[in-house]
Amino acid sequence: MSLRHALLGLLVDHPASGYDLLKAFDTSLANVWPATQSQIYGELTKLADNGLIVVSEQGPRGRKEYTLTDTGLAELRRWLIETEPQRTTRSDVLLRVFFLGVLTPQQARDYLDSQAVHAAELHANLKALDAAIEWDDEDLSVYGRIALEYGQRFTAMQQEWAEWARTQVRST
Amino acid sequence: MSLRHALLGLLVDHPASGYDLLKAFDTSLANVWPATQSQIYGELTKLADNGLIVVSEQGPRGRKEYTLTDTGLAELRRWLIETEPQRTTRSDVLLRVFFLGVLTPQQARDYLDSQAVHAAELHANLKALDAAIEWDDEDLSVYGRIALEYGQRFTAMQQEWAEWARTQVRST
DNA sequence: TATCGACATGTCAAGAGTGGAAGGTAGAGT
DNA sequence: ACTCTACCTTCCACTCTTGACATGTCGATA
Repeated sequence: MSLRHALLGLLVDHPASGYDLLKAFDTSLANVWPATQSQIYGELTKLADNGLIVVSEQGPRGRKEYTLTDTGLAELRRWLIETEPQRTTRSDVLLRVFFLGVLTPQQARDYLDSQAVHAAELHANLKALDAAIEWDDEDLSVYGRIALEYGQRFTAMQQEWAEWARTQVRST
Repeated sequence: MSLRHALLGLLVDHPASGYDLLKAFDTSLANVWPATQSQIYGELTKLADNGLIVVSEQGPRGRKEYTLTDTGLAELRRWLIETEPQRTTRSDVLLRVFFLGVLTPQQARDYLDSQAVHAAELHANLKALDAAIEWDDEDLSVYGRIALEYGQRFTAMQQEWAEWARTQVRST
């Protein structure tokens, strides 16, 4: 149900069309809350039906620009303050670790190596992104920065873990 | 679909009923791949239909014990070796960070504090679990240990990050 | 012997997420 | 004038996930 609020959140700063939001998801939110086109358009319609957003402008090519309403902003705040974030995470990467015993030690090590490499790549990407952005004191920057820092710490942790884990697999 | 393979993985060591597997999910796999009862029973039926598992014994109270077939084990191995883990993660906790700008700095700090506390609790739980288990050299132990280590590193990272993040929010 | 808690499975509705097809317009460049 | 690309939305079919309800049995114990 977070998709709903993610859309509201993106509409806080400025009105946007489904297409704009789709791009926003593909770029900034891709690593945190991926969403597909079908999902976004559908959810926007529902949000508009419920009065949390309104069509503020119709553009060329059937473009509909949505603007957040006061109700919508209130709902976003309510969500942030009153509801607990869902902490159920699913990790395919980690699930597989439980079953590495059915493979040979070499195959298990290969798997862990591959995870280490992948984490290293992600980490490098995020680091480059961090360096490329000019951070100022705007709210968006502060919180964007905090989120990016999370990503960097997370990928670093994953890499270190995978490299350590590799050494734990007996070398038979 | 990882649930399918999670079930196959759990059946490697010994036959089990839906009920047994449900408990296994609630305990060991809960943090990695949560699943509900409806999902598990449904999936077991499908797996049996496809010959990846068979009903090896019928017990009291309609209990059906499933055993992994050779086909099932082969499929598990194929999944581990040939398919890439899906890395799309959704984090409600992090999503909210992007939108903390609509709250007051105090509210934002409260949110981050609360995440730090929560991470600390999880970390303490995992540490206690680690201490309570007698680890030996069995495969299951080795990989269980590796997974648990991931959890400990992850929660520690989250706590440190949230505490750091808290200091980044301007104190207006 | 009655009953209660743990054991055990099945089903259903609704929501969330995936992937793709289909349909169409505006504008920029050749 | 033409075509191509980017823009923009809607709809559909499917799978996955959640939560709840329904149904019943075994075994211990009061």
